[in-house]
Amino acid sequence: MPTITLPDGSQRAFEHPVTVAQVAADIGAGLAKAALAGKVDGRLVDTSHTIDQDSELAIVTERDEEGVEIIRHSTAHLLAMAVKELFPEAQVTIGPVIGEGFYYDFKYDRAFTPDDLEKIEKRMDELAKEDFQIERSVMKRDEAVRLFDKMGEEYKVRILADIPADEDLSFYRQGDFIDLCRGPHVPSTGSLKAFKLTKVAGAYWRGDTNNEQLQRVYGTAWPNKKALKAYLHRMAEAEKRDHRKVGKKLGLFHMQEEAPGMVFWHPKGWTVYQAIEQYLRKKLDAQGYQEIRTPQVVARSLWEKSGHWDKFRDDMFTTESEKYDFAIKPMNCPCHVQVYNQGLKSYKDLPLRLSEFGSCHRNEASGALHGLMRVRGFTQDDAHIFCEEEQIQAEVSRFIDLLHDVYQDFGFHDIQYKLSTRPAKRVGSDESWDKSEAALEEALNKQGVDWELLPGEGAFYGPKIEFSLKDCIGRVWQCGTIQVDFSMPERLGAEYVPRDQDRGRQVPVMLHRAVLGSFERFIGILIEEYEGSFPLWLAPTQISVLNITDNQQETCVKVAARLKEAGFRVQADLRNEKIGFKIREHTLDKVPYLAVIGDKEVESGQIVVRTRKGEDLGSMSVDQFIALLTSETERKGRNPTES
RNA sequence: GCUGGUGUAGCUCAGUAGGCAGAGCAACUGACUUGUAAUCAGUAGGUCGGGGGUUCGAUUCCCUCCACCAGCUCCA
Repeated sequence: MPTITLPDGSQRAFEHPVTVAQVAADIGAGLAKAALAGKVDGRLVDTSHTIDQDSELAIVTERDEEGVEIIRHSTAHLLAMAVKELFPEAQVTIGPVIGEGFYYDFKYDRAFTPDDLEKIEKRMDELAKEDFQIERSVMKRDEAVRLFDKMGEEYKVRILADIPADEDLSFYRQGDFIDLCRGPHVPSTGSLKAFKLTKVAGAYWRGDTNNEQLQRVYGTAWPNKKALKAYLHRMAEAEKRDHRKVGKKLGLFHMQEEAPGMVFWHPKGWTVYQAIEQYLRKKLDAQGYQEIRTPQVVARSLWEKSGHWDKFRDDMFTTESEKYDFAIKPMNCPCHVQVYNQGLKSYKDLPLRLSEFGSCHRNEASGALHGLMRVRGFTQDDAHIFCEEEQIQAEVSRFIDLLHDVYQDFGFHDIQYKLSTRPAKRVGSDESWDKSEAALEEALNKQGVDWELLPGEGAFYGPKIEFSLKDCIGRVWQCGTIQVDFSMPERLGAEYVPRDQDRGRQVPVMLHRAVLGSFERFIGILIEEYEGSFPLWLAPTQISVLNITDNQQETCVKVAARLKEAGFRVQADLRNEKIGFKIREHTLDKVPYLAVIGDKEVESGQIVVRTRKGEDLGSMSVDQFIALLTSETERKGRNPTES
């Protein structure tokens, strides 16, 4: 005789066990129609689920995030059903929900074409309209293996083989299509009203390159057509922010065939780059880092000692001279240890923080390259902190503070934090891993941020924290990082004399850390974040001074010179063009401020200021303008209210 | 690296069922001296990504390589 407690605290008593759907109907006809699933004592279930004891129940509808996820999941099944009808030889594998959509992987002897996709989508539409009931059933594993084996679904059989034999498994049937699935699903395919297949791609079975490649079909699904349309519009808008497009339009940089994965920085892009580098140099100096510079081309012997030659030889650019092999450095750390090793260090020198804007080259797989985000030649804002084990946590905390400070100056707030812990193959004692994982975790917790744990994802030499940002279409890119390293200092012979001399020389712990990661990637993200409208402190050109006619040339040149003297990046546009034309050009060029000078301004000694957003700030003196520019520059990417 | 797609003027893109390669913007020249998002007219611009093949003839068809795009894998 279950009593059901609803989210608003109200209770309903039933004489007999009831299904979620029945409870929904008992509450109201509208809700009964809208019900996609139920949440019983926090567990998601189908609307057909029977409740036989006192429970808390929430009816899940398309208005819940969970409801939308269920729609996406059921749409993935609908996709598989359509594919099995149109291409009976195709085998189903897995079809999970991702981000704002879903995908389903199929084994098929050829790739699906864009035409196929259209056909599949059309069939999905028809199947949805037929409104098949989606029915859940339970089977023992061995029974399920027999069923799928008979159906010729090898991959499902393989998935089943990994599940303990005595476990009950749930299956969902809609029409003739049946799939192994945890569920829950919408009650019938009629609930799937707005979806679109977006792309096909190859994907490896179980994500392993040694396995066969499957056909992955991606799609997106929404509760209604309006939401779907809004999503597609949002994606189209987001693509306009693509740093490759914006970078070309604004003339920031280019890349070309002869140097794949390498950047040609143009004057304007390099101005942004330099503004960032100089800013960061000051920040690092204030934090007690000492900047160094190490060689780009280093003999094989050092990479053998560091272990990179063994592990990453194929990913390094190598060269040879007078019978010696060299590698163009893929990272800076071995060189930094060489600097550390010059002169005997004592515990009093620790923590020792060596930084370098280090130019690195990695021979990334051609398919991995992606604009500025994934390149072969890049510069890291790299530094290595040599310290004692007890100092790890303080250094990590200090680093995260610095990273937050910097990210705020750039206007980034949406940061993803990930902590990766010990992998199966690793160096260093368990005790050291215990301590340093705890230190990283503690540092994250102290910041009060949400972070994700990635067990086993750490490097072989130590655990790490990654700080990631999103690009315009939501792809996540790792930027900052801090990694503990128990291995390299020892391999490369770093040591120090501890306070207690009797212990003999000790090996310091090394922390690898980067705030931006690579300048290239960070600037790529920055371009997308601002759609090329850099905040004043970063804008390649900060002010354009525009004359109305030739009469004001001289004044314009003088005003531009004064602004330049005050430390701003100015250009005077004295071309014989209409003012509207010039304003359009400089606005499209995303110059933050336009100073216009006509006869009236020459006479009054003032300028008229307009922003790239089209705001008219009216006339003011050059001094007033400089004051305005100065305060905005100092604020950097922070809102006026942020400290 | 793998799967699929794409590559035409500086940029954005048309086009050729195999027969002299097109537009807009930009560039250049000239006129216009202009008050807040495009003044007008003219000129020039191409080995149709590279190489090979089929053909009387290839930008178009075939092969191959390269680069780029999406995803997968990888990311010290």
